Amino acid sequence: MDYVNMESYLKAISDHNRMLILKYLTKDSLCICEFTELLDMTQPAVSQHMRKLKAAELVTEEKRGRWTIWSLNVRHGLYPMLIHLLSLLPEPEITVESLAANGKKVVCE
Amino acid sequence: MDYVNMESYLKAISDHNRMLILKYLTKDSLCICEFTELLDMTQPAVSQHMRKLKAAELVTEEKRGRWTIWSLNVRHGLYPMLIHLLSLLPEPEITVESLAANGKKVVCE
DNA sequence: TGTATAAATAAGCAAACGCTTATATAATGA
DNA sequence: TCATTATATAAGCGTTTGCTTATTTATACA
Repeated sequence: MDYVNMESYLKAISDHNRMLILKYLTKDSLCICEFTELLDMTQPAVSQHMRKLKAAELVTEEKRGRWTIWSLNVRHGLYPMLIHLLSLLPEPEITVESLAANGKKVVCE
Repeated sequence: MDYVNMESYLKAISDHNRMLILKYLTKDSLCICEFTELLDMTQPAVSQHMRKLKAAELVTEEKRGRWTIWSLNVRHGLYPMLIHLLSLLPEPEITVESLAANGKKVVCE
């Protein structure tokens, strides 16, 4: 890992909304439309954050019908450190469970 | 540590020049004029980087005559993680020892 | 004193960032 | 086939970033 790679990696996680996204992903794989609810953000804004996280190889995507399911990339060399960093952050107020309660949780069969 | 604090902390280290500065500081306390040699950078550029690192409480400064000696803030809660991150980065090509060899090492008595 | 040196600060600038709105693409299902 | 839904992409905009040059402040020393 050289200085430029490390800079790219750290810049990718140096945003409070992307940290929230990563925090959610430690518990669940989620799609863009769920993040728009969880973060109260527009769809393009979430989409652009995911593109940055993907470019840094922090997340992986899997197409399922019309949804794209995003997951943490557990194979990343700095994954353990990321998990530790995220463990220092509080649980978000809006939970994935509350999504389910409102019928907003996406279930791909 | 909330999301905004973590964002500020990560943004402070998300720069390859500041990572280099921090890497040097893991071995030695140094002053601005030494960093200008080590990083081949102008004095104001280094000074502005130190201001950012200080704002994030990553470094401490001590005035000694006309020099300001900068050190890592070992009391920072994320200091152990920082050390780990820096350990993943290669040793810089220009060393503090080479400064001394060229008579550029500052010695405050 | 006056001069040299170390560092901080200010203003300016190009590039990157995080968002917006508008639009395009692709899959679903009536 | 056509409308709906999920996502991606594009263009634009205000803010931030990392540098530059110029200047100021402060200390050391002949």
